[in-house]
Amino acid sequence: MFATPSKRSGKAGRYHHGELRAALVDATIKLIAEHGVRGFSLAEASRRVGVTVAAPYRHFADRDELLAAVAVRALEVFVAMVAGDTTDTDPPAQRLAAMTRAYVRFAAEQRPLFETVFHAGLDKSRYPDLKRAYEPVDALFLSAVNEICEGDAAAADALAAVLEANAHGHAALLLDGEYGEGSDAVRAAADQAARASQALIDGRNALHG
Amino acid sequence: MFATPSKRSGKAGRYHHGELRAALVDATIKLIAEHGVRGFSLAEASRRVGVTVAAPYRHFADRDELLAAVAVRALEVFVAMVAGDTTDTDPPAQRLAAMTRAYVRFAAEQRPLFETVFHAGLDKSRYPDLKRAYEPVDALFLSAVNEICEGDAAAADALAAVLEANAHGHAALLLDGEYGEGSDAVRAAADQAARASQALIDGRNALHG
DNA sequence: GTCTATACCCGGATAGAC
DNA sequence: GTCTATCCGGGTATAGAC
Repeated sequence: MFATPSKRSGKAGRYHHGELRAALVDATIKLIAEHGVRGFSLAEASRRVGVTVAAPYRHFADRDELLAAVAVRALEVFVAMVAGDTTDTDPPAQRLAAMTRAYVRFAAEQRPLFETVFHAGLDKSRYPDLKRAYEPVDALFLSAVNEICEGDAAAADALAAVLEANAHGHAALLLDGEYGEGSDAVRAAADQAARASQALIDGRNALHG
Repeated sequence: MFATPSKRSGKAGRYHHGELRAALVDATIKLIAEHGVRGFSLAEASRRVGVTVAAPYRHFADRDELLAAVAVRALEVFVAMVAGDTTDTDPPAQRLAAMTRAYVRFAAEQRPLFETVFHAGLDKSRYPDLKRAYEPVDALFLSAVNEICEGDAAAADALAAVLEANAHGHAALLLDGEYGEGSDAVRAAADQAARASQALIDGRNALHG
């Protein structure tokens, strides 16, 4: 249509060769940040990177496979954030509160990543990498909880599960706007979630059914 | 294309006149049940009902307005379910456990409705009906919690908020497959959420920040 | 490993007839 | 209040050239 259509046409056409896979993952993250998971399309990601819509199919079987790759990277960031805020010397309850806070903050500060993991509707049985990438989260909670429920593995499992559900619930409702918008809302939700984690620890005797 | 294309062509073409709005809401719910919120389209809903794609625009300004109508109906069912499982004579902690259970069961048994409310990405400022339709949920939790935190309104607000987040977290993780699939998973998630609500009540002293 | 080109299907939305 | 017809845009995916 146009004369000499450069392969670098478009503002973001800085991609050259050899890293298309990674470049697509990056572009997808930005795309989801702007238009949400629903608004993502393989076609637009291709345009952003500066390749044609056919190129991605050398690296991903289909659209969902790219989304799954994004979700795996998202979980790496998630795990780093949940793990990073704590030091092993802190008492376990304090570490769990910090992890809960980090969980909620991740949802707010990395909303596109959070949504890709939890709202993209990816078939987990099709992407076992996804399940594996989530396991460290369980492990982190369990490790701290085990110091509280010494010896009682069943009690530890139960407590860890409700602590994760507590963090997740606060994160989800925060993104849904239940706590308002802005950084005040994030702080409020994170604080409340952290306090709730302490309440769950204190009241953990009620978890035995 | 075909001779005498009846206005009732198609398997589901039982719609006649005068209730297109309601018929579209019904069809949308079924559609979301089959293809998820993401897979919904106004066009297919129209086909199901047996009208052309133009007809809905007499009743809804656009696609999102139909989704919002579905969400409002969903919240009515939600409220009925959360309220319905309790009797006022039960002690408040028991009612809160039942409400929590109902919250989780609603997510599982009415998954399309739950997803429409929480995952459709509707702009709540554009649909004030949505916010209003959710208020009874808060009111139900608060009413039971007030019997526990007699007099202390701030404590009641905090406890109600974490109880709702607890229920929501379990519901969301259940739909995400964290508790497995099937009715066993639903029961497990609901039981765990109910026990966690008791733990939160027992440990509520930690909620004061 | 990427491009060109294309086939194919779908959705949202509107104008104008009835 | 619904239909017919249509415009317009967009996405997925593939074949074949380079």
